[in-house]
Amino acid sequence: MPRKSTTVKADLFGYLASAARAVAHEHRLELLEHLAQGERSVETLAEKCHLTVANASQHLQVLRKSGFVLSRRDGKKAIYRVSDDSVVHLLAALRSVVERNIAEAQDVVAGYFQRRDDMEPVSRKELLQRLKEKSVTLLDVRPEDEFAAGHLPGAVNIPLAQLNRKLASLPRNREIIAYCRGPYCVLSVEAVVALRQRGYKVRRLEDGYPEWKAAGLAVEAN
Amino acid sequence: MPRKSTTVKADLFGYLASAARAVAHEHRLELLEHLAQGERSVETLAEKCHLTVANASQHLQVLRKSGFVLSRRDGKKAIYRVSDDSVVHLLAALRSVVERNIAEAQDVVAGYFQRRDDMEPVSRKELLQRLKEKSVTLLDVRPEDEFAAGHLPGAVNIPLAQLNRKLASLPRNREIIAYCRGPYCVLSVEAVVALRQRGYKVRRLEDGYPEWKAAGLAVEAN
DNA sequence: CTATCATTCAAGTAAATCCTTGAATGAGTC
DNA sequence: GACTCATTCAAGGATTTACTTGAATGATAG
Repeated sequence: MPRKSTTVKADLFGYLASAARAVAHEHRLELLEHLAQGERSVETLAEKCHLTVANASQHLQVLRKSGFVLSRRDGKKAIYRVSDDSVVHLLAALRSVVERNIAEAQDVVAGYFQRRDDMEPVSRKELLQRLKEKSVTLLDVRPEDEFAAGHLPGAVNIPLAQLNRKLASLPRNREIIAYCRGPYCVLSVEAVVALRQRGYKVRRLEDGYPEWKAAGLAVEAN
Repeated sequence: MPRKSTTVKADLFGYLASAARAVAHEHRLELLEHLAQGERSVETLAEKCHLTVANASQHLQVLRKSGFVLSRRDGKKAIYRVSDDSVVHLLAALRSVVERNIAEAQDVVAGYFQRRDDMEPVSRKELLQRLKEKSVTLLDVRPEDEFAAGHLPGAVNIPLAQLNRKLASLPRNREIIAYCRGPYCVLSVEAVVALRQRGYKVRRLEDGYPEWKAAGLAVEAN
């Protein structure tokens, strides 16, 4: 939190800088990615991000003070959630700056996402169209709890870890579109690679559940 | 710049965090606001932001390493510019998070921009419409050098400091729409207040030149 | 009301960031 | 080549940030 200055502009820039500082840390970005899937307790987040509970709690408080997340109490648990879709949009804008202007990051993206998963990723728009004509099977490869908290309409959930065991429910002839937590999440990439080796026709959604939801598109939960 | 880690995701989050760190400082935000008006030398930027030249140079290098700005050499001057429209979009996304989720910032915005300038700000869309029907005079109150580097089509330039002296060129009966560097720039607010006191009919564009340009709308330079 | 569990707080150390100062570099000019 | 100007670099001290540890708080269950 910036201290108040004498001019409006300096004050507002202070808030902007403070907000930027909040996302200027790997762990907090990862916390936000997980929170963007749905609300979570401190302990769960700490586990998913491989942090100590105290450390996660402190990072979450930084995010809260800067307006990125809100918390409520549920029994003895503190449940955090992202405040707003504007948070997801900010992260997208940040990715855009990085992908357009940092050569090394372009190399990483090209080297991993494009090489491992060598194909045109599916845009939200294209997916919407394909869903409308019911010409694809939509596959959510995130863990069950994240799927339960919200997913794309009509998606089948097979967490990546269970993919080999649950192939039966996937069609051989129809195109499959896999998605996960977001553009930098590797779950769907791994799923595409694994399924292609077995002869399935699969592509990957270019971003994930949070971006779909933040774009105002319909979601389901159960 | 983050060091390379073992996983793709950690690498990419490292770049994102690094980019966020770059905008996580008041001075760098102010430098970017000025650069968004057009390219500038280090010395000019240092002056406009009230920084020492060495300090400005260091901040500019942080911005460059993170992909926000590019520089070229012109004689003995180093000229910096923003890399990309994605930079302007990121700043807009940051404002959106702050304005939606930080109560104190809302108070500052409400207390200053809405109270001093008590009216509906004009959106880009509305302005486009009004320009089309030629029903408004468009007033750019930024300094001359910024106007020269680029401005909205058909705008008249009267820098705020010269407003009292150059009233002659402004119409009494027609609505005037004033704009400046961006949504947090106070020049156009001051202009609106001053002109209204003299009986002019004035409103303010809700954002500024950089946002107009980044939205892909036509601009002029001279 | 005591025990337990989840979270937060507080203190301390290690590391990163910021600004200043003065010197070094690079590109023109005389 | 010597001189000037604009920018960058390098070193130092002050401040801020991050993570760990262990203790404190709040809420529930017995």
